[in-house]
Amino acid sequence: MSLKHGLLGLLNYGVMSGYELNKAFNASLGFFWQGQASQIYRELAAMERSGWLTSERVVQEDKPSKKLYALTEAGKKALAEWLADPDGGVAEALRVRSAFLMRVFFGGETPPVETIALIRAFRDESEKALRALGATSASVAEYAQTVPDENKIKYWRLVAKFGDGYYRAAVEWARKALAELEAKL
Amino acid sequence: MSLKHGLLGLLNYGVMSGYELNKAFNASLGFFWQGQASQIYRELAAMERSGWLTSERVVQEDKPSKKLYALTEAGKKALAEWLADPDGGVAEALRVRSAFLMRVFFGGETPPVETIALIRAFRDESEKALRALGATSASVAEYAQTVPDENKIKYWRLVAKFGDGYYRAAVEWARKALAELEAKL
DNA sequence: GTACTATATTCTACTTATTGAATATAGTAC
DNA sequence: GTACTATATTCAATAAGTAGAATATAGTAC
Repeated sequence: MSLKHGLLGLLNYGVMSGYELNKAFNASLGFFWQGQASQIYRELAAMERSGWLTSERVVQEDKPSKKLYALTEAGKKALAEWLADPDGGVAEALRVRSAFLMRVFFGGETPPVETIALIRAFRDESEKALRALGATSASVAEYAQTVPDENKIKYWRLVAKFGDGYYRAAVEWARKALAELEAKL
Repeated sequence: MSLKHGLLGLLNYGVMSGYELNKAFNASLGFFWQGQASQIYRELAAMERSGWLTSERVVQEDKPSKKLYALTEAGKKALAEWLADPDGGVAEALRVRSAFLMRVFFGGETPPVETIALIRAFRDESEKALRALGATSASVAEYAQTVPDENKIKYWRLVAKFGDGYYRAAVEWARKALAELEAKL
């Protein structure tokens, strides 16, 4: 489970509330890990019980009170151990889990137009995702100019490039698949 | 949840036991959906309770008895509805969930050699997956010659091509990432 | 004053997935 | 006869994720 480690990694940059963590998570790690806000709060509570975090209630004047979480030594150790794991979820990273591909697999059981419509929707979504990622990369590049911590940003860019390659492969696949299926209509 | 629909789709080709379904599932749908044998048995029991399947105990002479599952009318209807769903998990299909990418994201927190080792392992796994998929495609091509149900096989090939594109993108990304990181050592 | 948005957190119910052990029969290899 | 593999199914414990409601404060728009 990596939601906890993502949260540890973000808290390593500084103290944050659950609400802030949720936003930071979606903005940075959201491309390759998604979590409901409720799950993030739940994990934070569990990690505090495990002694990885401490929390401090902060009363605000113009907004509701918030709970700031901070890493403990045990939390830093847990993060360091996860970072040092030589396996690092490599095998799992190649696994695809896609109801969409399962649907395409059974395409022979439906009229071709239905599968074509589905792949068109997939192509459109892939193109949208590619454009959205371009916007994210642009904001990273902008951020890189103001806070030139090249050591961190280098890896952020690598992850964004993975997304770029993945979405491009998806778009290309969908276009070829459609060309093939539409030709036989 | 698509484990059930994958099982429905396979049972639509003919009656099978949980054991046979498990093997058939891994051999065909295994690329884009993975399930433990125990979960497959559990789903089958749940689907029988839902009235989608019936089961019949078959005593075998040289092997333990098995339970053959068959689609009911309600099961066929459930499969047809899933196949006809115009959404078909398209948005979900673009979602990436990867602890590996999260680890790369935080690469700046560790010595570069560790992240390099991790990406090398990823590259090796991706190349292995690409070769394994080539073997699968070859067996599909072979199968296509003996049972030329071109209508079904067309879609199987499409799914395999998606895997091919995905793994190629992964290998290419890893190679470029390594070239970049290794140059700065 | 009504609706809406943003901030901030908690909780419940449910579903889905992982892990591994337990149980049982029969054939093959050494 | 011992170990191993293949066939075949079941169960229990746990972990993780989904979905959405509930609660509360404060600012903005109309």
